[in-house]
Amino acid sequence: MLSAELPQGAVPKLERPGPLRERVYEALLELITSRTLPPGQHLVESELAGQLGVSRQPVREALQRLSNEGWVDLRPAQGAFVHAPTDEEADQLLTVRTLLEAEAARLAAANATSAGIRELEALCAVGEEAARREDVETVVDTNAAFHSKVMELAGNAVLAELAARVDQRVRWYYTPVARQRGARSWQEHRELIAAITDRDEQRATGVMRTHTEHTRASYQSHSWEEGQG
Amino acid sequence: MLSAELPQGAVPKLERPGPLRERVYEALLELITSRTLPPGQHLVESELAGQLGVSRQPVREALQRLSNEGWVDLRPAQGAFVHAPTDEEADQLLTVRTLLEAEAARLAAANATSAGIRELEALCAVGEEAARREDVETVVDTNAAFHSKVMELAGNAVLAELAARVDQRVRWYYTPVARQRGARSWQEHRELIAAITDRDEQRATGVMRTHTEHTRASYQSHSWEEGQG
DNA sequence: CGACGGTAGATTGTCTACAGTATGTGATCG
DNA sequence: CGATCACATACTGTAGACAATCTACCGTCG
Repeated sequence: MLSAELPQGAVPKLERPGPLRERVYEALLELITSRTLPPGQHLVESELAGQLGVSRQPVREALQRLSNEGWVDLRPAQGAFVHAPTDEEADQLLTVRTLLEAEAARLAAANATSAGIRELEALCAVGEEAARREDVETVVDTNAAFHSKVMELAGNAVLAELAARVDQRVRWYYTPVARQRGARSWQEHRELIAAITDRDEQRATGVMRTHTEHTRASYQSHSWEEGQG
Repeated sequence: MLSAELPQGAVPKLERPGPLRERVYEALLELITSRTLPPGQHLVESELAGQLGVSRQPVREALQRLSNEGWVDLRPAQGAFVHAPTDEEADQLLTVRTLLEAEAARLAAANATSAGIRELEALCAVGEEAARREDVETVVDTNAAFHSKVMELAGNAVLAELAARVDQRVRWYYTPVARQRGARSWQEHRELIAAITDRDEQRATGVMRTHTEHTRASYQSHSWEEGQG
């Protein structure tokens, strides 16, 4: 028992450096998602180690984690290569994403609290406002936050983790197409909130499915345009 | 170009030992799923290294992969502990499993070839026969093969990989309850085959959903009995 | 008698060194 | 001139060693 009850979050947690492999992992993931390291790039352990100022071991461990999560391919006795997704794989990822998001919407309809719904509405307002200002960065961030919130309201941590991984991969593959679906997307978000508020699992699933399929269509049409170059 | 066309599979692939971390990973996974290493067990790198006759490094790498896949918890500067799932987590895993299997059934209905359907029927026959003989091991293996085949026919590698991971975790958590749903389960498999043959995605989804939910109910009722001890 | 501080043991995190293997290049032979 | 073989190179795979950190126990003080 503590002698004094501390206010929640009062302790600054005093920034621990944390394991090196973690920081290396994050650094490499940033380099990959930002396309500084393009798909197919050969990643040499000693080079990365030198550039990051650490030994090879943390780099190895980070690379293996990246391999497990599908960011790099680890060919035996040859090294790590940034994964180059095929169109087929990208399509499969989108299918799975749709599936997971739709289920999250269903569970959110079943479990969401009214406080959670208010948070969704708040995010929606922010997103709509940013869309009006054509503030792309805020739109993208808020969109991610909205979907993340729906996932949180679903209350299924396993589902959330899978979805997070799949989402990040999808975003990576389609980042070259700087998509922007404007106001229509947020209108669909509003419909989703309505379905969740009504506790209508079927409708929530359907709305989310339609929504992510629209996003898919948007992605792929842009992808085709890019593909011509 | 090769001077002589070799018959497919004629080359024995001359058993490569493969990376040590891989073999260590498989060994540890076997020890965990077989409950030789019980949940909560503290895994000490140097001990495992000694017992397996290798250095600490391959053990470390295997442990980190196991951590990424949810088999062990890796507490910083303290070591690895076999993951101890909560009832809530197990339930969430079952939910996700149902979702993934149902989608696989839908895709299989959309994409299965008639050859694939015949393979499903063959597996079904084997399973039914084993069920009659009350050959539990064969029943379990064939059941896994059946679901794996459905997943293969779905033709979505991303989905298949996620499902494989989730399935293995589910089986691990519920292995203490040696379940056995007998003939009823195979009847449901037959219904699934019929739906796939008819290319009826809706029905295939529904049948698989019902099927896995039955399995869930079976699991949980046994789990409750166990829980009394 | 309870709480605090110090010390010892053990374990992880990281670095360096060595061995094994695949790749690319150049010389040699048909 | 083309193909093949041998060599050199570079990188990964593994092992061993050192430093940092956490846990547990014990003695001491209030």
